[in-house]
Amino acid sequence: MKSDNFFEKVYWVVKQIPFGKVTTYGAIAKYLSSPKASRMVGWALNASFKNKGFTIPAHRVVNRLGILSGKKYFGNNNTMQELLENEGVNVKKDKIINFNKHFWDPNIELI
DNA sequence: ACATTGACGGAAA
DNA sequence: ATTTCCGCCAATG
Repeated sequence: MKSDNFFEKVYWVVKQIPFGKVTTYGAIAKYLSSPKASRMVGWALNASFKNKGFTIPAHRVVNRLGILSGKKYFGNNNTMQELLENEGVNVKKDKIINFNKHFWDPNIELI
């Protein structure tokens, strides 16, 4: 079953991120019991992007510094930032302001 | 089938 | 404190 795939789990978690909140690749990886597979998380998102029909809020996932590391994958170089600011998340120079305030940790919020 | 790469992150030097 | 290295797992060359 595909729902057991690493990717599927990633997609599921990302979909749980509430409006106006953000999380990190590492946090998701950790939640999936593979704390060191953070690279795979972003990679999974990239794969999901090709596959339209899978609309997941990938813009709510940033690296641990709150930097929009994957903004280039959103077509235009400022699409990701606009999406975030549209949700009340302030971004300055590709970095989220008050990152801690917007941070949503699946390890805590999800059981 | 083997090597390299990637939206990362933590440990080691 | 800063820089470098390694692991994670799947895909691509």
